[in-house]
Amino acid sequence: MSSKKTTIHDIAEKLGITASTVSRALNNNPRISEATKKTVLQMANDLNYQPNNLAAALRKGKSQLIGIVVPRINRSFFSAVVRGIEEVANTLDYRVVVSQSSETVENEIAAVNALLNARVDGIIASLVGEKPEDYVHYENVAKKGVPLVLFDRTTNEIGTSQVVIDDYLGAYMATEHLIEQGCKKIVHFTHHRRVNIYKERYRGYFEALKNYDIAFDESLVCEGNMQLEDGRNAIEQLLKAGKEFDAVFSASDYAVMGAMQVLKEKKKKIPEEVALVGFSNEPFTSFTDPPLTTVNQFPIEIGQAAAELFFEILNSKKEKLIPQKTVLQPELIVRASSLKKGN
Amino acid sequence: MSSKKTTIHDIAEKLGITASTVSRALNNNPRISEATKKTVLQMANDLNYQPNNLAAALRKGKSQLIGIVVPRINRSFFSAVVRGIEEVANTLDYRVVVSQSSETVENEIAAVNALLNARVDGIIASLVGEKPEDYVHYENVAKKGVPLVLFDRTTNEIGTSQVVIDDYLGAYMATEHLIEQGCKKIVHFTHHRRVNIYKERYRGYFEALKNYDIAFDESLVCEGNMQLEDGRNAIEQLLKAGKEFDAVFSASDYAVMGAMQVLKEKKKKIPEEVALVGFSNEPFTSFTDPPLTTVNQFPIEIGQAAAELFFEILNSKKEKLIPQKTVLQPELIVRASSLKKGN
DNA sequence: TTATATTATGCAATCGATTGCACAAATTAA
DNA sequence: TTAATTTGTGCAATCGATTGCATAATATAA
Repeated sequence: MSSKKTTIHDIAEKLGITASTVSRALNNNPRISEATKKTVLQMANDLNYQPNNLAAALRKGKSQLIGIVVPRINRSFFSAVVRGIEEVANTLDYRVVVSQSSETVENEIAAVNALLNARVDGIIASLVGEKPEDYVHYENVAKKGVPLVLFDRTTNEIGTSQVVIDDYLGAYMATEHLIEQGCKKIVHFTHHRRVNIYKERYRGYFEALKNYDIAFDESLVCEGNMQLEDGRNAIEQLLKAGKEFDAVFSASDYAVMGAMQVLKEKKKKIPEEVALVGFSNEPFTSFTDPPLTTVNQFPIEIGQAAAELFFEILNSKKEKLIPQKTVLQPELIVRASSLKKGN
Repeated sequence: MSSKKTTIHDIAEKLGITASTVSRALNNNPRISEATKKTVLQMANDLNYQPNNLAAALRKGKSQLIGIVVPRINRSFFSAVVRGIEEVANTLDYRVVVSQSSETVENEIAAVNALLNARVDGIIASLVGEKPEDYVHYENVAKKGVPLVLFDRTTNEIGTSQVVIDDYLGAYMATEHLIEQGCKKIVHFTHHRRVNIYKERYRGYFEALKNYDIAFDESLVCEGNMQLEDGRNAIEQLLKAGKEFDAVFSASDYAVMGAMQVLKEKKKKIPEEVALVGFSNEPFTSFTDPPLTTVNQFPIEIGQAAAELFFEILNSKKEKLIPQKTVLQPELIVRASSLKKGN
């Protein structure tokens, strides 16, 4: 059954030529005559030859593999980014090796190390850590000269290329939209940890209020872990405290879903009494009742952009390449949860 | 900056020993003295040694890579399966290389070929094709002695191990549940193509009706592509035709969402007038209004089971291993869309 | 016709780690 | 004290493809 795998040497022997010639013929080297190429190709086919990339990779020092590290692959945002990366990689004959950090720095370090052992030609990742000491392994990657591109959760501390969306703009558009709908007391859900992306969204919210001369009320800003339960708790507390508000702009779709649930339980009308806007365009947002206004982050495009930056680095001969930062424009998707009838 | 990468030869030279000894020391070979191991480990650390798996893989004929082929990675079911596989693979020091077939046989063939070139130690895949001629590339994989495990969309035509859920049982439970809620005229949404999984779900529906002595009405079976629009169309047509029905069991969560939308537009009460049950436990099903009763396929567990079967094949010395089939039990998740108040 | 350039192929080293076999040194048995 | 083991390392081939350099064969220029 499983006869020994055929190699270029087998092909060479059958044809009475050397492996070098076979190798060159298969790689379409111009120094090989068309006639030879043809016979080699034919014989390769006849012998059911399957190239061994490991050998080529070892010799060339290039594995044609891209390592990807994400917190978890089964989160819609990340899986979509991976899809984007894979699509681009594919067209350039690259494969992607996917690792999950599961939100712990420890796993992340192990994953990066394993990818380096596998001799990936570079890494595309979204950070889990927040503190500088959580970046050292990535700093080492960059220092070793291994191409590194960060996306979404990035940092400027490591001098490496990044792909992000303009979180500030997305938040600004969302808040502005609520204001245009006539909302004046807008609650904001943000993350209790001061991560870039949430800071930026908070800033967008803040600036929009300011530009429209709406008083900023700190008691309307709720910090939490951005999960459904956090949204529920936040709204329940606001209601219990008798706080008045006519809208919620949440930095997460999950948290705002919690708000929606509580508001519906309390028979508040959405959007008439409270308008809702989330962030991320999670797949479920179009299926809620009412459908949820949210901000599209274009995850597939993020992946594509990351891959493109990656190959730019890879193909640059220069030792020191100036790190690039691709900033994608988010899009406000307006749905019924925030669209007042009158408008 | 990027000094030449250190190899075991560098370590050997520094220590005045040979690379063989270093290799054995690093692999914790019992024939190497503890003292030597210690100094080697120390020196490896000092020189910032990073093992090169490519070289080891080439020599050993094992890459420590598993190839995965899925229609699209950014579909919740598939990304969860990948997560399950990755988790198990990780603990055994394996990495996963993910490829997408994007639902075309052509891409699938290219993906499989690329994975074989990359010398993955085996492949875990979900098929896109339905016709036997669409399997040939996988048959070749199996024939070459490369471990192959199929999941979800599988076939018995290739003598290879598989992981599936008991679709029949899932559908039976769903239908039975509706009957227990007092439903007598149950619509069924199924796929227009006669793929295994949909056939089985149809059968579960059919048998449940039969066992409860409920007349089977073929006009209540709607074929389509299982997307939201198909569900909308199906329900609209049934209503237009004046068909009576008190429940919908859909083989897809998306299609039943379409039904929910139309029913709500027509002011039908869910579940009082029409109870709804979907299939797959898509993440959005818990966020709909009312939340959707559905069948959990345990995708992460499918991935884990597939990985376990994979390693079983890999570690079996026997030339011919009898293909195994792991069948997971689905779970009916009852939510408000089908739960009548009275019960 | 001879010198030069061009074309097509071969030679042999190389990428980095692994491993069967050989062998010296240390230990134990006789 | 000598023979038989055991222990710890070294030697060198190997995995399969690539590639700089040489070289033979052919074509072109002088």
